[in-house]
Parts: sequence; structure tokens; C-alpha cells
Amino acid sequence: MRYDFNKIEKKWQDYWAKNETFKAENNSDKPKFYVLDMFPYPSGAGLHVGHPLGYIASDIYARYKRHQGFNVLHPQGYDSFGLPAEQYAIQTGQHPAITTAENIKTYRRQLDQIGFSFDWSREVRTSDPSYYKWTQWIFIQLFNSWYNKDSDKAEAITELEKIFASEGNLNVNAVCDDAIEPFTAEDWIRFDSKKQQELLLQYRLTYLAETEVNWCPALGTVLANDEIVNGVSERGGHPVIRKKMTQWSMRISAYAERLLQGLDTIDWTDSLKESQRNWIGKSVGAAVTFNIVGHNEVIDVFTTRPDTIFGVSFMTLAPEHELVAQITTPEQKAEVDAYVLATAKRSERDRMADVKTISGAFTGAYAEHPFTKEPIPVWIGDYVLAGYGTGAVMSVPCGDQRDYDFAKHFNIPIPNIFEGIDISEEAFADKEKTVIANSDFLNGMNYKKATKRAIYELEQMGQGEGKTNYRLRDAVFSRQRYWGEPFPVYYIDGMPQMIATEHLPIELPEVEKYLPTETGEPPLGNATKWAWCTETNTVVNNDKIDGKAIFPLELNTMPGWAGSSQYFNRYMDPQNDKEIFSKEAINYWQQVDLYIGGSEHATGHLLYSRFWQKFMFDLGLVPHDEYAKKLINQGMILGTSAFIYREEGTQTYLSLGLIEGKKVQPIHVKVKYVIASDELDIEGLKADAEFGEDYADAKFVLENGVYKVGRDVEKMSKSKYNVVNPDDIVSDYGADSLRLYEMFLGPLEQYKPWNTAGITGVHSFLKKLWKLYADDNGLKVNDAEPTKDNLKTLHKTIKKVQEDIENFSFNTSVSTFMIAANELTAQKCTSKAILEPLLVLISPYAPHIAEELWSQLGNNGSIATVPFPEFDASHLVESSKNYPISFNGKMRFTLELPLDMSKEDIEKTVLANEKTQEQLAGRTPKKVIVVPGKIVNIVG
RNA sequence: GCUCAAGUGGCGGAAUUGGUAGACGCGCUGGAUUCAAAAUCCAGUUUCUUCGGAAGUGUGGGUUCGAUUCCCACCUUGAGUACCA
Repeated sequence: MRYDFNKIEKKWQDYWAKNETFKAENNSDKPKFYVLDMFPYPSGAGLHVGHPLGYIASDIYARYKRHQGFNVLHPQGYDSFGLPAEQYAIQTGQHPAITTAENIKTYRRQLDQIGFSFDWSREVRTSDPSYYKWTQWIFIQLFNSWYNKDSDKAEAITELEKIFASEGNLNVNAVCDDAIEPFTAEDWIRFDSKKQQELLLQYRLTYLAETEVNWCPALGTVLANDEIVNGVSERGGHPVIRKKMTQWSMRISAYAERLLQGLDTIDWTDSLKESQRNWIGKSVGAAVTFNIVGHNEVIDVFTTRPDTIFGVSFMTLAPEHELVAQITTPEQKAEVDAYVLATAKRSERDRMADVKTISGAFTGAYAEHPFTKEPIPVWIGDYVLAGYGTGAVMSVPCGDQRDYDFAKHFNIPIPNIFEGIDISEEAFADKEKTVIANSDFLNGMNYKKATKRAIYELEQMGQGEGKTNYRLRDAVFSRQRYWGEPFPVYYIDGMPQMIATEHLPIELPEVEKYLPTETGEPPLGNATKWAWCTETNTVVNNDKIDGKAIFPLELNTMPGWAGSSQYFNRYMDPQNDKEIFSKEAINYWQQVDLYIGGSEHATGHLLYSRFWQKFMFDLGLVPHDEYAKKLINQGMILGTSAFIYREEGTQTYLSLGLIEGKKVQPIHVKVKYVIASDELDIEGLKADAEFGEDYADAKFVLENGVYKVGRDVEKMSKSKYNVVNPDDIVSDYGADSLRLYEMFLGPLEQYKPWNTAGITGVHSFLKKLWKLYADDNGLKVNDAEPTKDNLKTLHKTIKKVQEDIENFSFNTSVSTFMIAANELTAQKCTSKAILEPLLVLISPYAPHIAEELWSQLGNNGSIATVPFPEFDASHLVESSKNYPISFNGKMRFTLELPLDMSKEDIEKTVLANEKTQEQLAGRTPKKVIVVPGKIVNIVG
């Protein structure tokens, strides 16, 4: 019997599919466990060996939990809306749905051959109308809700309308647009419908607003901040400019505090929580109002240091601030205008890149200090951002380095309000050591006391209040793309109307071209059948639009994160056509117990999905306001690139050891032409279909008979020729080898390089394992009584593997299996009582070989739900211990002593030993430390 | 700049409440088997060494009988973020 992995793996993959081995039931007496992977975007390139890393880890955990008696939900699906399929459609005219379906097919084939225990009956695709129906449904729920700060949750907009009708908006404490006009109940009733709708829109959790967006002309779309890297688009690297557009926004800012607090209740990695905290950016301080001398307007600022208010020596407004034009004096107008113009010309990118140059202009206007009533000059400067806080700051040069630099540059006075601090060189920003001086009623106070008192005094005067500010901005939810969820929205007289949920889904229309229209409208503007008939409740041709019963539909589509923000709940009941998921399903599965995925989603998907979950919780749809109890970030698998070295200007390639002192160009070569020990397969390279010709005349200079390549660890990417395809690994070594090797590489969370050469280690382990069970003469397992050593090996393996899985330390269990196989081989173990439970231990890691041997041993059915072996400590009890004997903490030799020997006897025996005397060389030990069962340390 | 993570052989890495540093694997060296190669098996493989030993976990200090592990300062690398008032 040979270990024919290709045959075995196919056999069991077919078996699992046919028997629906991993189908999870929504009602079960078993305890539930939900293991989730971040679902993939099915790209055209297919999987490389880095992608399945997290899937293998979660699969091991899911399989382990089944052995532990849990009903495990382990689903998989596709985040299948996205830009690449659309880009491809623009280039080729092929419908993105076709490209996407093909790519999914490839993904599915690749995933299947790795042997994952997914319940494929629950697959979802975000681009499938039966799925995005519910994305549209949630959007409507958000539209129909507002955030009540008093109850601190989302509530129905119909309730808000009732409040407006009975008492106006004066007492409404809501998260809403800034500067909403106050109105009474009488006003509300008098307003026409359009006015009422406009007002309500300012309160809804998703709303239309004129927003400055990151417009990417090349892609014809708006990008989120996290889709822009270094000022260019993440995908494609195209330039991005600022542009004003009417866009849907999500009022995520309403949830800022709850998103922050919720982090303390979930077991996610600290670095991820830290990213989210930074992103939310809570700062506690005060809002302060400064009157402007000779004007009715006021300047509102936000400050985290109200304790330093007596140190204010100027104000700074963002150049874009709306007051700038009004308050600038005629004498200063020319200078201010020039500065505003110069700033507007500089792109966001330039402003960011150039943080050292100090620039600004004096407006000629003066604000009035709320306490001293002294005039304070008002400046503008581009270090103040229009988009953060109020776009204005009270500048305290002695306490803030940027204000300090600005003051120095423009010769503005720098009053010192800190006791015993020298500020002649730099500002003093240490809150802890602050003692306030020269500040009237704040003198002698520390930061905390002074802050409290300053806020109190400001409130008394009506010129300020304590305030908490968040950096988190509302999220723009419109995209000018084709391949995304259409909005369930039509417009009457410019006002958005929701389509009733019973008419969902509103399916994507067909278009001739996937580009924006000539008039600059999104791709859906190309559709000829994209109007809503309110009589038939269907999508009809645009030419029927009459403004009476038939209206235009929304032309934008939803962003990439829409479909991924609730998919984890949809998996619980994916085929439900009546509800997003049934009460029974959500009450049974509750929430995700373990979520594994990449840390690159820290402030995108992982924040937005928490926001939607909290909203769903407020609506009473889900039982938890956090959807994932525990989250682990898998690290990235990096490629090990290979280089050959061409002597400049020649066709001569030098082996790595010969390049010293020579002028050479390193050139990437495909890693598949590198065999073990970094040796280049020259014949293979020359025969390469793509690049072989380039090397027809090449001369390779060898060292010791071989050509050695240079190696470097880089991200896996096509352009670096270091991508390794799992298909090749599976066909050469098998899925079990791939699974084991990915885990064996190192800790799950860590970044680590892939090197195919190393896979022979785990592969020969599997062959060795096989040989424990069978040889050329067939099965050799028998009913022999296990020896003490056999039992010891088995039980220490059970203990270690169980601990490792529970700690997500999968790399160390692979080592443990190797040790077990090595020991049992040495012990010539053939006992079924040992070898049968060993298969259960290994089966989460290498399920195919485990299933095959399990059935060879005469068992019926799958090994998948066989109980995990029980650890019995009695097999590990020892009677003696090989004590390390150390001198001043350094181990010098070991000594076998009985474990029941007393401390005194150990000391005597050790001191009497001749090796001890040798070590001491005549010295008398000062002290002897004996830790029974652990160590002996002799000091002296 | 700030925040977080990580620095251990030629390489990936192990050492779970402080107690034998380098498990396991790759690679390398030697040997067996083979006409030869692959595969397989056996032995060795941190460094230095006067072969008795000695040093050693990024650097420098500290706590301790004993530190890869705890504390302080610093250096390096990676990730995220940034004129955030």
C-alpha cells in the first residue's frame, strides 16, 4: 500500500461533497460554534499560496470543534462586486457578471482541492440579486432611522416626525447635520412636503449631502480615504483630486462613542483595536466662542486645552473658513486673497508632503478674549484644516509647538502661562507637569483642575462648553461605478424616495458601456431601462418618465463595503427570501465565535460592519451589538524572489558567488526554476515559454558546477515572479502537505517567507506516518497491547496538540506530530489503541490521509465528528527526573534522581557527586538552590 | 513625529506561571543503498576552543540563586497613522 495522495485526496473530497459532511444545521442539541473567514474577492489571477493561510487555520479550528462535539458553522462565499471586473468590462465589453462567475469557478476549484470543511450550501455572493436584496433592505432601514442621543440608539424616523408635529425640533437631541434651523410644531405642520423631507434628510442615518469627495478621473469614481495610498488610488495608482458632489453618506459618526466603547468588550488584537481607536480619534476638551471686534459673527473653536486659554495670543482660521472673506480688512485683502488662492492651488498631497514650511496671512481683524477682553489678531494658515473640528483654532504658542512655530515665524508674542517653565526654545505640552500661571482665576492650578474651572467659567458666560470631538467622519456611500449594488431609490422633484421593501431586489440594469456618460453621470446613466413606475412597481424604460407616476432611479451604486457589512449574519440563513435571517437562526448562532482575516481591513470593513451590527442591534434584529467575539489577523506569506546577475552590457550571467566587484544587474527569474539550495535550473529557464528566448544567447558562469541565484524576501506579486500557485503544490505534494506546511512556516499572525524547498519536510513526515500504518504487504496495525512508551507518546501528543489548537499555535502542533511519528516509528508501534486515536489528532490538519487510514482501519463513515481523544495524565507520570545541575545559573551537567527524593537528599547527593567537586574546584558553595522536579543551582 | 508589533544558528522557527537556549523542519557535511540518479535510511551540524572547557537570544544597564522570558534606556526592521487643535 502506497501513499497515493492525489488519489486519496480526490476520493475524500468527493465523499465530503456527496455526503454533505460539513453541512451545519440551524437547530441542534449540540452547542454551536461559528468559525468565519473574511470572504475573498474573486480576482482573475486566482489563489496564490499566501491566500489560504487564514482559511487553513480556521479550517483546523472548525474541524477540531467538530471533534469536540460542536455544531460548527463554517461558511464561505464571495465579495464579488468590485472594480477589477468592471475595469475588465470597460476594456473588453464582457459583462462583469460573466467575468465574476468565471473567476468564482476558479476559486472554488482551488479551494476545493485544499480540502476545506466549508458548508457550501450556505455560499453567498454579494453580487447575487438574492443577496443584495438584503443589502438594499438594510439601506432602507438606515434611511428610515435617526439617532436619538437621549436613548443613545437608532429609532424610527416616523417617531421623529411625531415629535416634530407635536413640539418641533427644539428639544430633539439627535445626531444630525450641523446648523439645522430651529422650528416649532406649527412651523412643521405649515411646511410643505418637500421642505419636511429636506429637514428629515438631515436626521436620517443615511442621507444625501453635498460632500467634497476624492474624485479619481481615470477610474471615473469616488474613492474612500482608505482607498487612496500616498495621494493616488490604491487600485491602479491614478491621481486623485477634490471635487464637490451630491452623495449618499452614512452617519457612522453617531456611533463613534459606542464603536469606541465596544472595543473593550471584544477579544480582538490590540493593534487592531488601537487602529480603530486612532481612526475614531476621540478628543475631550471644550468648544469656545470668540467674539469678533466690530462684527456680529463669532469664531467657534475646539480646544483640548481650555486650561491654557490665557495663553492665547492669536487665532488661526483655515484659509477655506467661511468667515475669512467677511472679516478681512481692506488693507489686508490683497495679501489674504493671494494666500487663499495659493493654498487652493496646492493639492492636498502637496500640503501633506510639505509640513515644515510655515505660511499664513493676517486678516486685519481682531477677536476678543472671553476673559481679558483683550483684542487677539486673527490669522489664516494652512496648518489649520477646514475639515477637522470647526476649522479654526485658538492659538496658544507657549503650549503647542505648531502655534509656537507660527508665532515665531510671524513675530507674534508668546506669553508664558506656565509656572517655572522656560519657553524660549520650544513650546511646553506636558499636561502632567503643568502648573498654570499669569491666568487670573486659574493661577496655581494643574491641568485637570484648570480645565474644569475654565469650562465652568465659559459656561457661566455662555461662551463655551465642555465638548468631545471625534475624528471619525461620516462615510460616503455613493460610488460612480457599474459593478455594485444599485440603490433602491428614485427621485421625485429631486427628493429621494425609497422603494418599498417588498419590491426588492432592484436589479442592476444592462448598459451598453461601463464608463461614465458623456455628461459625466455614472455608468448607470447609460441604461435605457432605469426608471421606476410607482403604479406597477417595476423598473421601466427611461422614456416613460413623466414626473407623475414614473420617476428616474438613482444612478450611483453602493461601495465595496456595503455587501460585506452584514454577510456574517446572512450565512446563518442564506436562502431566506422573507427575512434577512430568521429569528430562530440568529438566536441559535448568535454571533461569530472566531473570525480570521487580514489586518488590512482594520479601519474599513471591520469598522463599518461593527457600525451596521450596532444599528441592527438597535432595531432589535440581532442579539449582540458586536458580531465577532474573537478576531485573529493572519500574517502575510511573502515570496522569496530569485535573482540572476547580468554583467552590465553583456549576455553573461554570473553566479551569486562571482559578482563581487563586478558591475551587474540583478534580474528577477521565476522561482519555479530554482531547485533546492538556490540552484538555477538553466535548461528550464531557457525552455520557458514566456522568457526562454531572452536567454538563447546567454552565457551562465557557474561556481562549483552550478549557478547559484540571489534571494530576497518580497511581497508575492506577479511582477516579481515569486508567486507560487497552490495548484502546483497540491499536484506535487498533496493538499495535506500544503496545509501542514503553511502552518509549519511559523506563528499564524506573523509575516513569513514561503520557500517551496522546505515542503519536503512535512511531505516526508506524511509518508512516515503512512508507513506506521501500512507497508508493501498492506495494513500492519494490530490489536497488540500498547506499551508504556506508546501510551506516553500518544498522551503527551494529545495534551500538546489540544493546547496548541486552543492557543492558535498551529506551527508547534505540526512539530509535535513529527515527534510523535518519529517516536512511534522508533518504538515499532503497531497497536491500534495508539494509532487509531492518533488519526483523530491529525485529522484537522491533514484530513485526507486521516480519513483514508481511518477507513483502512475498518471504520465506517467520516472521521470528521469522531470525539477528540481524552488526555490521561497518568501515562505521563515519571518516577525520576534528569535534573539539570547548574553552577551560578549555568547548566553544567545532568543527574538522574528519583522524583520523590527530598530537598535535603538531593542537595547531599549532588554535592557528593564527583562532577560537582570538579566544577567547584575546591571552592565551598555559598548556597544551594533545589527546586524539586525542576533544577539544582549551586552558587559559589 | 505618534501608535502597535517584532529582533534567537546559513534559513523558517521552538522554549505555555523566570528553571537544561536552539525542539521540529529546511539547507549543509559524511556514510549506507544504487551502474548512476531520485527516493529511503544512519550519523553530525550555534560560535570559539589549548578538546579540559568557555561564550552566546539586537545594544547597554538593572532585579534575581537563576532572565530569550520581568524592569529602564537605546538601536534596527515591519505595519498603521499624521499639520487632528
